[in-house]
Amino acid sequence: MTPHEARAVFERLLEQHGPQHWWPGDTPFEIMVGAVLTQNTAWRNVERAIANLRQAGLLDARGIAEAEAPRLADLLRPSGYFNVKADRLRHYCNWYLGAGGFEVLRSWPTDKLRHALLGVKGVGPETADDILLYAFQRPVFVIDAYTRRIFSRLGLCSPEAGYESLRHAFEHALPPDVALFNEYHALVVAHAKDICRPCPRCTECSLRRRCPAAD
DNA sequence: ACCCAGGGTCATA
DNA sequence: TATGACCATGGG
Repeated sequence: MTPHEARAVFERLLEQHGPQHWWPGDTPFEIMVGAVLTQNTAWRNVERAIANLRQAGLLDARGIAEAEAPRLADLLRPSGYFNVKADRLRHYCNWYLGAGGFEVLRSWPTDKLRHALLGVKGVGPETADDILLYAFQRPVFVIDAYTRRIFSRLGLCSPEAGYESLRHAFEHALPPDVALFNEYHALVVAHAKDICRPCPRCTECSLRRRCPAAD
């Protein structure tokens, strides 16, 4: 992917969808919670779970870390995978508090912070990069299934491209600009939801993607 | 009834 | 390293 291609797609997306004003969330901590809860989940349902946490007075690291597991899971119910996510949020908050909270973590270099985030159970590459970009304001380009879908259909990457290789492709093609990376990922999501829909499942071969014979 | 949604972990080969 | 099973609610 050339710098020109990366920039041209961004301009097209911005023109088509307009600024997205991400991340939806009031504080860095709320953004982190949202990043975990939105794993494989519609944002609408995440909002309900966050509203539950707020109403229960548990929208802070100590509250979540100290909450009883069944109670926390029940508050998270609308976001799906509620037992798993209760566990993940608790792990995350224990790490967050143990590290010294936002004021301490904010001073860490990006590499160290990313490595530490990936060490938290339940935080994979995309969640870590959401947190780095949107909560810590680091110039890390977030990749997701939508990025791969859109850019492979444009012929700008392989449909099988791995997370890190795609991330590096964008980070080498674009300047390390937090505002740019913020808007870019948000526009990718907007475009995927609106226009770039998933391939229908092939009824002949039952692949979860368009099979080669379909084209 | 089915697929999809702003993924990640774990067991298995 | 690379698949597959699993997690689970809500909307189209």
